[in-house]
Amino acid sequence: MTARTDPAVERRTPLSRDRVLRAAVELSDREGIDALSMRRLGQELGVEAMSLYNHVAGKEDLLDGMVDVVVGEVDPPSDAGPWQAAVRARILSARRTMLRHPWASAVIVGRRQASPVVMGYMDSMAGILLRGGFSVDLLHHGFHALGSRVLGFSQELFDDSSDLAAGDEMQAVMLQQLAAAYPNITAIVQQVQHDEASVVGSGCDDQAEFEFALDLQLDGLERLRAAEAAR
Amino acid sequence: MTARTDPAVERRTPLSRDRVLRAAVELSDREGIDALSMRRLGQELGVEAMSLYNHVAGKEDLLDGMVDVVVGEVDPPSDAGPWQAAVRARILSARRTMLRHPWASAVIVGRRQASPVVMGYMDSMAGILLRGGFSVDLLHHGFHALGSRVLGFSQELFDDSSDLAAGDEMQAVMLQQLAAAYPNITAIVQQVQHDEASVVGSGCDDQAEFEFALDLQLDGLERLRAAEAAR
DNA sequence: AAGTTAGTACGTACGGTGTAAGCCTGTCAA
DNA sequence: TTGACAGGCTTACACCGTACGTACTAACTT
Repeated sequence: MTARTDPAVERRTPLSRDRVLRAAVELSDREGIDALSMRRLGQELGVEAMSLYNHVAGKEDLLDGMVDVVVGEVDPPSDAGPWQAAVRARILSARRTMLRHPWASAVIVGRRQASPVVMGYMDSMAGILLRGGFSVDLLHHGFHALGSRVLGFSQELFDDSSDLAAGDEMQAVMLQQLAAAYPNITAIVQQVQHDEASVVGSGCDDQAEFEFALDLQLDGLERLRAAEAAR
Repeated sequence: MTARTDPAVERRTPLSRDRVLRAAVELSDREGIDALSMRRLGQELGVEAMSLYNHVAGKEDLLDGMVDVVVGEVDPPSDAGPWQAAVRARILSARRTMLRHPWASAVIVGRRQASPVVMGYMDSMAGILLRGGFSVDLLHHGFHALGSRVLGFSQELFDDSSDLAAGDEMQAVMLQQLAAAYPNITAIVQQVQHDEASVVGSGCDDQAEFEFALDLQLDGLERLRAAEAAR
């Protein structure tokens, strides 16, 4: 069974926590988080499932480690410039990371406790705000207000990427039915489709929407910070 | 095995989609979403797991139905008053609902597509904004900015409810270690603990934080709306 | 050189999951 | 009375995470 035809040559590169985590991230990127099982991951590494338990404590620990790998990919903060620019740049870097690993946001919100790596990320982000003149109190509020946005994702309630991927006629009929049930939302859909009729790809510009929401928050926080400083 | 000692009397009240969904919600409220399996739910209803499949298409459909039940519990919108008050009241009602069903937010964000009930909820919310003078475009942006907040929950990255539930001495030691690793975040924790030294319960006031973030968003949107109207 | 020990991979097994397929029975219309 | 049928039950399957015991390997000790 084992491939040790020539033990000196066909030596299997040994497992390690790092190799396990990387393989898990790579598998999830490629086939989605649902495809990630201990057996499947072992198979991916040419190893039995139980061997993985020598390097991760269990599936929970595996997921924790994967989150750390992903969060570790986010650019470190830059200390120069006003706080808004630094926060903005870092959050947008985080967003790019999350887009590379679409499963990550769901896994992150599913963790019970933030890992040291995530805590470190948060702390450095907090540092930017404090150096930018935030009171501890406002910093605290600000973190709550930003929510998961600090990690580069916003919570979308519906997946508008593939909302209406039918033919034009079909789409018109469906739209009419939709309009009867949800007149207001249909107005949005029609507007978006009209605006981007020339642009390739249906649906709205997620990147622009993310930045809009982010800037709305940052502006609001800056206003509060300035008011606090004036007092 | 079956309890049909007297078929005319011991008749089991028949299943129905509604009864299945209600039992699922009730079980999840009581023992958490992880306790919800088809077998366990059947057991709860005095029925075999496979019998449930006569009323729900599968577990996914079950979860969809449960979301509908929960969203259906949110108060309908009030048409009176300014848009901000109406939106605020509805979102806070949604939040109360989500607090009653702690599993719901995770399930909602896990759904692939919004169900008709959720769509209806969104649509009525959109209606409030449109009647409040929003352009379709700004409405669209606003929904993205609010994110999951429209459904009454914000995405918390860490669970600060039971963060530090150890003894005082232990806590002091841990805090010191924490301070070395995460100086900025520790500042927040200490401030919160100091502020609420007299108040029962550790951690911050989640309700206040939610409202802070919500109002920050609503104020920002109102500012944009007014600017748009002036143009 | 021989013996010991620690680490790591393997194999098996257990109890859980969702659900496909077929059976059995009570209810009701013709 | 008969037939259809809806809605329950039973069995079975493929998968999951992981506890446990075994066996091989490499390094260190004597």
